[in-house]
Amino acid sequence: MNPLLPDPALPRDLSALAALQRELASRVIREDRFPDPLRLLGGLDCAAPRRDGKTFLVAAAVVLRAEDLTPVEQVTATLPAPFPYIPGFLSFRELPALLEAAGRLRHVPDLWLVDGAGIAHPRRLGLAAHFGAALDVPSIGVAKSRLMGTYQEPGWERGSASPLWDRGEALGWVLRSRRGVKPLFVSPGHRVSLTGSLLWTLRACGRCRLPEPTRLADRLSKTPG
DNA sequence: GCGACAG
DNA sequence: ATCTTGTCGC
Repeated sequence: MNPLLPDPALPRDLSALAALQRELASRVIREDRFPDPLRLLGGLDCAAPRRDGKTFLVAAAVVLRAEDLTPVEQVTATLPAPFPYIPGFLSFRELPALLEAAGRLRHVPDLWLVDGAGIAHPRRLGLAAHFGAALDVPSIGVAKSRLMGTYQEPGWERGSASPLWDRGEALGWVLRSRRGVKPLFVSPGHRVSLTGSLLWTLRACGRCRLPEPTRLADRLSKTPG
């Protein structure tokens, strides 16, 4: 492709999408509003394999028993990637595939853990928050790296966490899910509080760095069939 | 203008 | 995210 010309596959107007993000973000509920006790946990993630020079998005949705983190169901959905990754606009690229996968599940999770940011986003609407707001379901964003925000390095022990700040607002946590590993960037999505996002993410962590819902979805997205 | 930047 | 060999640790 001619590098001097704009990519026709790119969104027409990013400022319009940004405005939509602000609008949806204003509807995001930052309080715990989900069943207690929690029965089922959902996990979502996407892989982006290239076939014949074209990029596809393989979304994976999994369901686990909250009680013991036992796998209950898992499905996938593959769609053509609409446009390249653009920092701050990831949800417009991956949400369609994630919604398709989530819709194929027979079980309905009480709380979703999504690989990506929650409200710890420039316009407070990361992938997890967008997903939750779109379906009005409880969600938490569990990212493997930082999108934005400042923080102090958390302690070395499992469970050690530091607030993630932006413009004088605590939007999430930098969590050491396992002793000595690279920390996770956790933030509330929809219908989950700041403390709730931290507690439930840590509770969903088994023996690995990533919480089980996200870890299983990640593995499935990279190994469909 | 320059650097940063989920997946 | 993907590309990609060997390598360190439980």
